[in-house]
Amino acid sequence: MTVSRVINGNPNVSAPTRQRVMAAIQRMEYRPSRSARDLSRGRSRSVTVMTSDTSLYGRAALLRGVEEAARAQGYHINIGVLDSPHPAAIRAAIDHSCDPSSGGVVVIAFDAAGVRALRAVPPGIPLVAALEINNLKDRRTYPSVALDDRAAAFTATRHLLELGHPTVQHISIPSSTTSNARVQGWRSALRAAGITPPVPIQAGWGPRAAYEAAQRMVRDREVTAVLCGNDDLALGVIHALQQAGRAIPDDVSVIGFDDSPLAAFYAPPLTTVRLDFVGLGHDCFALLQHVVNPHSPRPERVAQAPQLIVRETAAAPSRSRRI
Amino acid sequence: MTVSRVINGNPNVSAPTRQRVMAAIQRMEYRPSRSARDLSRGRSRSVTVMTSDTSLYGRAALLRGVEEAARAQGYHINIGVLDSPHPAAIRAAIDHSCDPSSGGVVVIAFDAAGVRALRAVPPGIPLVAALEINNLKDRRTYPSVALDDRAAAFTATRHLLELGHPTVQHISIPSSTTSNARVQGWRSALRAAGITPPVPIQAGWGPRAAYEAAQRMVRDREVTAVLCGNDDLALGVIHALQQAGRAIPDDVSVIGFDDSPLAAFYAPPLTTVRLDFVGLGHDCFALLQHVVNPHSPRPERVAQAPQLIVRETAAAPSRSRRI
DNA sequence: CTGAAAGCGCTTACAG
DNA sequence: CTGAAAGCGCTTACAG
Repeated sequence: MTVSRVINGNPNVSAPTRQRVMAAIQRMEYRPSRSARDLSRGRSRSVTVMTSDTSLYGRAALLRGVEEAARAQGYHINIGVLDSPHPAAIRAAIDHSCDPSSGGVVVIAFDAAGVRALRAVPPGIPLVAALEINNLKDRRTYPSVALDDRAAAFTATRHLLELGHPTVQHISIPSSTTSNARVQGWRSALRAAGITPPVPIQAGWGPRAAYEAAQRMVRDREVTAVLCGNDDLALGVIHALQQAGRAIPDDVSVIGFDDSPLAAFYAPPLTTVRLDFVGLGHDCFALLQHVVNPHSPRPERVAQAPQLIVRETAAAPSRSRRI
Repeated sequence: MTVSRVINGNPNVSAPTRQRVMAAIQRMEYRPSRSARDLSRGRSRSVTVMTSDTSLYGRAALLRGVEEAARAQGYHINIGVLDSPHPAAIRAAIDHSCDPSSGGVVVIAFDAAGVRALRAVPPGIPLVAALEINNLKDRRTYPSVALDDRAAAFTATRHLLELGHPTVQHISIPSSTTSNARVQGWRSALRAAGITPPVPIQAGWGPRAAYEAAQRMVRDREVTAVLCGNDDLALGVIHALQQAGRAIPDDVSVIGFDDSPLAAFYAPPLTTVRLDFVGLGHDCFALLQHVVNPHSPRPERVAQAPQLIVRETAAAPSRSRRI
């Protein structure tokens, strides 16, 4: 009835009737039913974001970004958690999350589970992906956004090289495809300086994995600089290093990735490269709106470029050590 | 039609027709519409969790717990973010999140915004709250779960006292009501030992707030032990302490709260008290199911009791210092 | 065991 | 500017 019009702000309602309707709504504490509205409109005003482990900083920040942007437009956020990269788990997550009348889905494809889920999303539902920048295949296939991790790693590595380190080791996060963008950037900075890249040490996502992966490297007195795949890994590496009696940054320099909220308070405060995941989340949502309504203007990207944040874990190699 | 029966696993379908239906579903990639199902059932199979800042460890872990439990039962999670404790913002969040046909809402009321939202939830929608244990008022009013923060703080404080510290300072997180449960536990441990509690230092939720709040305390050579409202605060306090030239734990002992994933890798590794937020999340969901269906057996609580995790930031006060 | 009918609470043309 | 009608895609009694 007319109620629908006033709730949806349709101008074709006279002031008096609008008043009466509003009053009635107040009085009976009427709340519209979301499912009924969604059903009749054929498309719901909620978007689901599919992601693995939401406690990792990057995912959490990106999720927050899309939530903020979505809420500003009156949209809701569902979360679809990817527990494992196994096909059965992926299918279950897809079945769970991909409603045909969904307002859209954004999948965070920073890891293997994410890209599998992305590729399993059934056609017909609005989709955007947050990708690793070097995932060319999916960038060609899906509307997507990405942060330039590769450039960021390049910059961080060059910073270490310019400080005078003969080479830089790398402890990496897992890759979403064949090769991690951060690994690529690190490698090319080394090559650009005429240095043969050592083999990167593959870790997981958390400090414990890094701590364990770094055990051997940490005893090698030749290593004076290490780039870590994220700030959590850096914490684990620093711990391993300190436990092995090596001082940061006097004996070895460490650089992280992300600039998580805790990084500035590590001991010593972590030199890292800031990644604007929240901005990227805003971009995800804006792009999703654009795919739903292709007539709308193509949204401007708001995510900031990666930025090296110089704090206290990277310094010139000490002379005494190098003798 | 019969399709509905096979999808919902109704046994009154013959094997052959079931086969045919399944085949058809496969062939046309049929996916049921969630909104239609929700509308006809009158209640949706998704629960929304309302919370402020999801990047804080406790909220994130609790959210993950309810997500896990919900997913196991085929439920979806919506998130309703509380940006500010202002009445207008609360109302907006409620309007946004409280659908009359919602499967229920769990509100994380660990702060003022949370308890306001809790109290603003309209009647008629299944509701459970995660509360501070000393929030008696709301515990009486709403089905709720809580972790025993007070006992945890008591234990941690007594640990410090038993180590030989003459007193313990406290840098606290904000309270959800008038007095924070962790503050209460700390205070009563002090009183039980015949010590007059100093005035606690009120900080925010993050390391920066703690760092700033601790500036004055840090220069006071009388302080030898401090209990922090959470692990992030502990990191900020340790940073302030170290910057002021005080060694941990030689000059001052520090204990945190939560046992976040990074705590074991702080330098030094943080002594803290582990809180089972994930388990609490499971309890939230189970209780919500019980609220929806009061005939179901009252669920057992799975959340573990708080547990002191002794690492390396708490030690006996050094004699030299005390002379 | 299977199908036809009504209804969930909205929205969207369509008449007045 | 306002109301009556049909329909969104399911589920739930109700007949066969």
